[in-house]
Amino acid sequence: MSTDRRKPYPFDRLEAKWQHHWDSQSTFHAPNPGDPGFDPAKPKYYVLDMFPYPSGTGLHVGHPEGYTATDILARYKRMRGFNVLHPMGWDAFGLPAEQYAIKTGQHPAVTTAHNIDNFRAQLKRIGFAYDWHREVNTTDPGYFKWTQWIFLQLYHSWFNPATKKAEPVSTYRGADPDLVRLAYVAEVPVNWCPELGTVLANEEVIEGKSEVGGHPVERRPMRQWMLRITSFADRLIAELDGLDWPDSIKLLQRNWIGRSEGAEVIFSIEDTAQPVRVFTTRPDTLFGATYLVLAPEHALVEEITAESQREAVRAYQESCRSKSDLERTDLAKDKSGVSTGAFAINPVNGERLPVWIADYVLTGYGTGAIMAVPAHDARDHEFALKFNLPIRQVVQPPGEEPWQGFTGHGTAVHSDFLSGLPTQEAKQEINRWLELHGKGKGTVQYKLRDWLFSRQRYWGEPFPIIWENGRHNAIPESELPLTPPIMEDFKPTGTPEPPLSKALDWVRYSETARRETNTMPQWAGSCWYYLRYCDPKNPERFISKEAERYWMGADSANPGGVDLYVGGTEHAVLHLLYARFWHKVLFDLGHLSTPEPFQKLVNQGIILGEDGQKMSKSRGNVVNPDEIISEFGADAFRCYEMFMGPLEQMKPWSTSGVEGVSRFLARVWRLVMEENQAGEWVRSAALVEVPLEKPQLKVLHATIKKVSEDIESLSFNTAISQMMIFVNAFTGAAQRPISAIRTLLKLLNPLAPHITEELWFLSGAEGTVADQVWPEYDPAALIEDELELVVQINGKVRDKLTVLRIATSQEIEAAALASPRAQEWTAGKTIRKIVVVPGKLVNIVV
RNA sequence: GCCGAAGUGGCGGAAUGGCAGACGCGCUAGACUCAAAAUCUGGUAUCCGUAAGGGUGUGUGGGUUCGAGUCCCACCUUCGGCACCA
Repeated sequence: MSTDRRKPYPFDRLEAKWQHHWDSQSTFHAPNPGDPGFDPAKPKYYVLDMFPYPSGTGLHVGHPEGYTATDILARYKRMRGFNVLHPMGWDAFGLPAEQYAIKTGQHPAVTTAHNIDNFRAQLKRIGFAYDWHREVNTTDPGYFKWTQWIFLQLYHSWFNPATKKAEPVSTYRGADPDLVRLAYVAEVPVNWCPELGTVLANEEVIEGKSEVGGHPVERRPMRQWMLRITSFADRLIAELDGLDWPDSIKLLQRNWIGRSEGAEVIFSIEDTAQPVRVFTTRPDTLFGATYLVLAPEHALVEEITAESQREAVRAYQESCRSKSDLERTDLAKDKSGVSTGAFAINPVNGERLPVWIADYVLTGYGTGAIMAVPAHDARDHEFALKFNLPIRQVVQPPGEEPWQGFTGHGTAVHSDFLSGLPTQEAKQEINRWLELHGKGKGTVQYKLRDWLFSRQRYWGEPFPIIWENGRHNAIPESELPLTPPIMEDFKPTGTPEPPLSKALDWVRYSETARRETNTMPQWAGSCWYYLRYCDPKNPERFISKEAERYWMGADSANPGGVDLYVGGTEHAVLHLLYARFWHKVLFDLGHLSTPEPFQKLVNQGIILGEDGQKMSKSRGNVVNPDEIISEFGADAFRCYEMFMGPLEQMKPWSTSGVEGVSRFLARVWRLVMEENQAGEWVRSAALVEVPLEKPQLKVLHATIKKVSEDIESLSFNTAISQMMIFVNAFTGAAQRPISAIRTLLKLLNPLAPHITEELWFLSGAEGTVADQVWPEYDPAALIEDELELVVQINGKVRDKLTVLRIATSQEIEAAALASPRAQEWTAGKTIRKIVVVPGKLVNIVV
C-alpha cells in the first residue's frame, strides 16, 4: 500500500486543524462549581477511562478502543446538555520504569516524563475530548502527597466490628491500637522474587512466577505493611448488588473474596494444654472425621509432635519450605504428609483421631488446620487411601450415587443426634451443639487475604512513617509530600533491604528515628485517581467537599459515583477491589458522600491481531495506531475500532475493515464536497435547501432514533451501520437536502469529530458541531400509511401483502387468504387457525 | 476439577419469540477510462431448477410454540477466570 496514494479526503490537514482548535479553545474543559462558566442548571456526567501506564512502547490499538467509547459518550452527553467530566492521566509509578532506568542509567523520572509526552501526543492525535486541564500524574509530588495522606487515614483508623465501619483509631478501647489499625505491620510469609528484588502481592504471582517478567518466586517470612481489606469483605460483596456492572465481573469479585460459611470446631489434643481449632464448611460431617491435618507451618506442630515422629516431621517441614509455590500447588502431584504421633479428641463422640501434617492444608486459609472426613471430601479421600486411614460414611446421597467420595448434600447417617437430618439442618443443629458445649461455633471464612502493601523498590511512594525504638509512627501531615531521595544507585540491594535504605541521609529522620524504606505498590496511585480528577490542583485537600459532592455525589436522578467507567477485564478483580476498599474507608471517615466509586462499569474486549491471535511482538502481529492514523486518519481509526463489533467482545483486527470505514467517511465527505476541474475540493452543487422526500424523511428520523439509542447502549457498531444506510440513501440523490446532511453531521460527530466539524464549516453552517444540540427524532416520520405484511402458511413465508396501516385484523385476514400464493397453498386444505401479528405478519395454519 | 462467556455465509458481524444473514470486508459483473486506480450501479448462504419456484440452513440431539438463532433440557467445542480455600 503506497503511502503517497491520493487521500480520499484531506483528513491530515483538517484533523490537525480541529485538534489545535479544541486545544486552544479548551472546548472540552469542564468547569467545577464556582468556576467561570459553570452552569448549575446542567446535570453532570462523569465518564472515566482506566488511565494508562505510560510505557516506553507507546499506545497500542487496545488502549483507544475503550478510550474511543468513552469519548463518544462524553461528546454525546455534552451535546445533550451535560457538564461532562472526561479526564486523562498517568499511572506512572511502577516496575518497568524502574527496570528500564536500571538498564539505561537514566532516572525513572526522566523516562517517565518522556513517555508521558509521547502518550499525550498520541492521544491528542486521535482527537479525544479530554479536559487536559485536569491531567494527573501519580508520580507528581502534588499528587502523591495525597496518596500518602490517604495512607495516613488508613493508618489512623480501625474497623469497628460493632458499627461495621472504619473509625478513627481513637475510638478503639483496647490497649494496643497497633493491633487493629487498617494499615499495620506484620511478619508474614511473602512472595519474594529474588530476580526483581522485591515482594509481590499474591495477585502478582501467577503459577509461582512473577506476573511481570515471569521470574521464580519463593516464600519467606518478612516484616511488611498490610492493609486490612478483609474487614471490608462482607461490604465489598454486599454493596456490589446496587452497581450497574456486568454480572460476570461481580461474580469474579465475589469469587475472589470467596466467602464461605461453616464452623470452627475445637479439638483438644492428648497430653497437651493447647487445643487445635479447625475450620470446616461441613460441620454436619463431624462424626465422619477420622483424622486431623495441620499445615506444616502450623504453630502447634512443634508442641504436639511425639518424640518418635520428631525427625520425620522436621524433615517434612523442611521439604515443604524449600518447595516453590508452583511445586506445592501442583494438583497433579500425589498427596504427601506425615503423622505427628499426636491424637486429638473428637468433641462430639470422644474418639481419638491421629493428627497429621500435610501440605494440602494451607497456613493462610481458615485456621490452618482441618478435620478430615475422607468419605465426603475428595482431598481427604485421596489422602486417606494413600495412607490407609479409615473412611466412614456419615452422609447418605439422595439418589443412587455411592456414598464414598460423595461431597454433595444428602441426609446425615451414623451421626448420633444428627442422623436423619438433611445436610442444611444438620449443619445448624451441630453448630448449636458446638456453641452450647463450648466446642466451637458457626463462622465465616474468606479467601481474600489482607493486602500486602509494601514493596522493596525505589520508584514508588515512600511511606510517611518513621521507626523509633522498634515502634512505628506517622510523620505529621505538614511534612507531606514525602519525596523519595534523589539517588544515583537505586538498584535492588539483592537482599530484602529496600533500595531506599542506601540513602542514609534521607533515612535518618532524627537522632533516634529512621524512615520506613519500603515504598507503596503501583496500585496505590490508581486507587483514588478518579477523585483527584474532580479537583486536580487543590493544594489544601485531596478533593474539595464541593467538587466531591458535585461530581461524585448522589441525587434523586443519580446514585452517585463515576457514571461510566470503561476498561479491560484485567482489572476486574484487583484494581476495582482495591479502589472500592479505599473509597469505603474514606466514605466511613466522612471524606466522601457515597460508598461506591464506580456506578456503571463496562469492560472492552481485547483486540486480537489480524491472524486471530493475541497481539505480541514475537508474533509480529502488533498493529501500531500511528500508522493507521497516518494512512486513514483519526476519524477512520476511531470509527473502525467501534465498527469492529460489540465493545465487550474479543475481536480480530482487519486493516481492510479500516479501509471500508474510511470509504464511508469519504462518502460523507462527498455528500458535501465535490472535486472541480482543477482537482480541488469545492462545495457540492447538489447540496441545496430542498424539502425531504418522504422516504428520505423516514431514513433521517430512523437514523436519529437508532444512533441515539445505540450510543446510549454503547452499541456503536450498529450506530455506524445505520449512518452507512443513511449515506447510501442520500448518495444517489440528485439534490441533497442540506438540513438532513447537517443532522447527519451532528449524529456522526461523537464518532468522527474532525470530519464532521470541517464539513459543518464548509457547508456554511454557524458555530461548531460540538456546540449543537443533539437532534430529536419525529415518531410521525417513521409511520407509513401502508405496511408490507408477510403471509405465512404453517410458519413459512409464502407471500407478501401491502395493506393500509389502519386495516383491521379481519381485513388483513381476508386479504391474506385472498392472496394468490395463499390460495395455491391452502387449496383443498382446512384452515385450522389464523394468527395476525399487527404490522408484521399473518400466519395461516392448515 | 469448579465458575463464567460464546458458537450464525469465505471473514467481522446484524436480528423486542415474527421475512435469518442488516451494515462492512472479500469476491464478482457492469458504467466511467486509451488503460489502471479511485468512484458509481448491480449480484453474492447452500442444493435442485433455464426460469418461475421449491428443498435445506444459525455447534449437536430433543422439547415448548401458529411460529425458535432467540425460550427449556441434555450434550459437544472454543475462549476467559479460579484452582488442594477444607
